[in-house]
Amino acid sequence: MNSPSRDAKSEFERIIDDAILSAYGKVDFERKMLGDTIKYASSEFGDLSCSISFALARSLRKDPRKIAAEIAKHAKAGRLVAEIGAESGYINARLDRASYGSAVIERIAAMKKDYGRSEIGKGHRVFVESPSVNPNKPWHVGHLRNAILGSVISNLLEFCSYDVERENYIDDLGLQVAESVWGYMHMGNEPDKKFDTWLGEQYVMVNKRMSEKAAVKEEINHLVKRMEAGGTDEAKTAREIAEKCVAAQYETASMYGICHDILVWESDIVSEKLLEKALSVADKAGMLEKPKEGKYAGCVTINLDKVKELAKDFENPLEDTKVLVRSNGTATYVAKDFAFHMWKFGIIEDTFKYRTFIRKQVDGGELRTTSPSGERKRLGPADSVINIIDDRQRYPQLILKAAFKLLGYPEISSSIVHLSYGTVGVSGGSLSGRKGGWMGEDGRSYTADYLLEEVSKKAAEIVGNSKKVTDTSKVGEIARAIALGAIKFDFVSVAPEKDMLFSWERALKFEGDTGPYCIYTYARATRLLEKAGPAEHKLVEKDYSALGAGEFAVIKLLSVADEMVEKACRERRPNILTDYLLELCTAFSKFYEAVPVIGSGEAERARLAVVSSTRQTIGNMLLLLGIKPLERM
RNA sequence: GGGCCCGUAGCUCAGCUUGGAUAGAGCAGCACCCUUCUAAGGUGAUGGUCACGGGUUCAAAUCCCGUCGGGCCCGCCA
Repeated sequence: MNSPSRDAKSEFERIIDDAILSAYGKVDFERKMLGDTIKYASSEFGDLSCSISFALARSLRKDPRKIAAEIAKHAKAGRLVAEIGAESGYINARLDRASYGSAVIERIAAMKKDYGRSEIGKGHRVFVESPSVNPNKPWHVGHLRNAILGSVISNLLEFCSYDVERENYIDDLGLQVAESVWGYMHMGNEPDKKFDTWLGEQYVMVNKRMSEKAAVKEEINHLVKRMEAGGTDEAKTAREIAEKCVAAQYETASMYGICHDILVWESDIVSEKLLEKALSVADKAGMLEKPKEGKYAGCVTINLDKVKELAKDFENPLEDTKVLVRSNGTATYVAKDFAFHMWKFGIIEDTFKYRTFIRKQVDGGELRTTSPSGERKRLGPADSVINIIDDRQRYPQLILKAAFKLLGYPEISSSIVHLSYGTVGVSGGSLSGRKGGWMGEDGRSYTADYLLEEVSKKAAEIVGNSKKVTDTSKVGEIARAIALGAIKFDFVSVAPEKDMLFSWERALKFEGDTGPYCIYTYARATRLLEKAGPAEHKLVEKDYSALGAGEFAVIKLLSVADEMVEKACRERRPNILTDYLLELCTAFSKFYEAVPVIGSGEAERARLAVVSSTRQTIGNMLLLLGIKPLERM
């Protein structure tokens, strides 16, 4: 079934094209341009508007207002597009409410859960990497922004028929983890709280001690080497601790309804010798330099001078040489990431062993992990990857793309997408893991756990007072869902590139442009349909001639759901979805408040169909955002 | 030295990629609307030099150049 919205736009385009022909004969203008000049108009002017007259003004040597009027005069109404007029240079059209309305509602009734879906990603495999938090601390609100973005982007991609692998990279060999492991082995403290939180607090203490005592620093540096060597006791202990920490982090993820498909551990990358394989591939391609003298003597490097055209960042950097392998033989972060991406794109064969990490996540899916022992399986290759990493890593991500260009894979280079997002700050400080900024003060921390706890508490107060929630045993569950809706919606609704300042006032807001408002709208629609009776809203009405302006405003918005989904997916801006959802909810609320539905006589059945379609669409959009629609609140 | 992101109402933010009609929401504040489908809502009024200066265009918040503010990046750290 075709989209009425797209049908209407192309019908309008055809009508205007014909009208131009009959008014002026053959006119020299770009046919493609016509479609671009057609937009949805604010309803005082009509439903659709076209600004082609301005473009034609030059070649026709006429006033655009005159042109618009002449085109409108020659235009013949179609099946969906009726009433064509002209005003101040624009050609405006009204849609035929009955035929457009029935087309939209029938489509939603037929597609149900699939309404809004798109096929643009069919046959395309994409890896989404997120949130890749170090396994030595709990998720804080900054990590949460990443995890939520990753989750919504993945949902969007799936809804657009992409084959999505949700991947979480775990760097268990870094200095950070080593510090935590050192603390675990030497500080003699017993975990007395959730393991990730406890470990994160250890880390802060160890870091302080390390900066005070050189001997500690040395021990930790030694520990890093022992961990990287693999097979050592230290390596085993480190992995055990890190796994325990990741398991704790996934308790958080699970509460937030955030799920992944695969964990990839740095220590497994090392033991599978991905780096050596990658360097050998790179060496064969002739992209590596091995200076014998000078500043980089004994290193393996690449030269960014050759990829200047890739980004302005490379034009005049302080240094155009990038080290992959240090003179002491260890690899840099960029080298590791390069190797990892060769694996993602299948340049290096997948020799990882996999086992189950979590049997069943909240979405029902299994979370697997790379592991020293387990089953072989091929995950790749990816057609493209989306790395959700904050803006500060823009430069290394560019180097990664540059490396593939140098390797001779320009198409891979352009298939690596860095979805860069702004940092989350807290007033008067940063969320530094090292210094413990995430721990907050006065008992209020910035962990994702604490955030959810606090927001749930406030939600529970409100739900507890709700006359609509009569089953008190459900209060906790409903409050939790509302809290999640509030938090997720808030994070997603800010454009990714913007920095955010976390504030409790903002986090605890349930009114206005918020997730709870959207859930509330859904609940209202649900109850209305319940009261109307079980059979009523299942009917698709044949006659929509009774639709008023309020209902039709809703229908117009309903009709563009798939276009909004596609746009949000293509541009990787999930806030397009929250904007759309708010607009839809607002239009519905206005309609809901303005006219009665039940007992409205002639109009009742058509209005119920609008309510039912809206409920379905709001529900679909909420699920895409990872928010649970509630029947009651 | 070079690069990136941000600057829109008192506050928090959409809109900018693809230029179009009087620049949109929410919050705060003001005035209203619950014996009537959930008031977490709706209505009305108020609130803007779209940081600033140029340019392109019939048309600029949107594109280009420059300036000023704020944040970030350019390591044999991770």
